[in-house]
Amino acid sequence: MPELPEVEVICRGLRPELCGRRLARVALGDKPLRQSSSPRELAQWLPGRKLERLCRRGKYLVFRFEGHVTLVIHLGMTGRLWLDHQLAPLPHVHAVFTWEGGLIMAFQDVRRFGSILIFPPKAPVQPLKALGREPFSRKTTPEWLQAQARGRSRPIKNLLLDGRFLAGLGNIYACEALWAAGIHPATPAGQLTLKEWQKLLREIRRLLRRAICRGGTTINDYLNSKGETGLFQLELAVYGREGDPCRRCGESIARQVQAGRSSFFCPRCQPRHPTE
DNA sequence: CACCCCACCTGCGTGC
DNA sequence: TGCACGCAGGTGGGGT
Repeated sequence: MPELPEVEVICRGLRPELCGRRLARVALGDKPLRQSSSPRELAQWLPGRKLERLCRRGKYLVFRFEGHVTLVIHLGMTGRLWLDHQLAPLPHVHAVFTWEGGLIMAFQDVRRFGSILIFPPKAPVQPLKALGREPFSRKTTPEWLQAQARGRSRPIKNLLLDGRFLAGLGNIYACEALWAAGIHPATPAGQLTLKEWQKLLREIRRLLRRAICRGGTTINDYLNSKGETGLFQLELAVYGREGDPCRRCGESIARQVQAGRSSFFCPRCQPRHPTE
């Protein structure tokens, strides 16, 4: 669910409330998350520390505390982070962070695919080390992307979903970006021309910026840190629109499964074997 | 190494 | 109404 824009919106909502504030305590629920530090580790490193910086990396939220302690939270498919001054009796709350002044951050996650990980000073922040480049980084250029894809036979859609290559894109925005760039999702990544990479990177950035402005995409579960939905679902061109008319040419949107995930595309606007 | 599949979970919509 | 099935925004371990 939460891809780069949704995580960015949550990050921007949390930052002004939490930066400079001290964390009082953390409580974990009984049911395990897919990946989580133990209650003991969290209790050892977090209580009493002031949050110095909060940022997003890919789909991860990175909380930097004083003393070089790092808390990493991933929301998986259905994770949410709420801020409130009291703990509402919500189902599926698996962690509660209480900050000084009584501010409460609840981690709610129906499917429990999320993760909460603590990294002591000097410990390598494992999940971030494996991440690829940020779409908005100046180091991410069409030339770099093409060089990374050189010789690769895997479909461009699958490569876009690979966080070790480009961080933050998920199924929705990968489909939308390929539609915007007019590239068939099954095109072997190594076959994209430099022109196509230029177009694709431009569209990825435009799409992500716009989605962030709209507060993200809410299909079923996504809510920001205040409990509000996003609006970008109203502007989706292909995702979830199988059989509906293409917003550009009217052709019926197609769906095809790639690497176990649905790809939505317009067969006319995104022809096979683009140029080449 | 490159790539794919599947498990990890719960809930919801659809069709019988 | 009830049930069985397919599907869902992510990740990473293991197999080919």
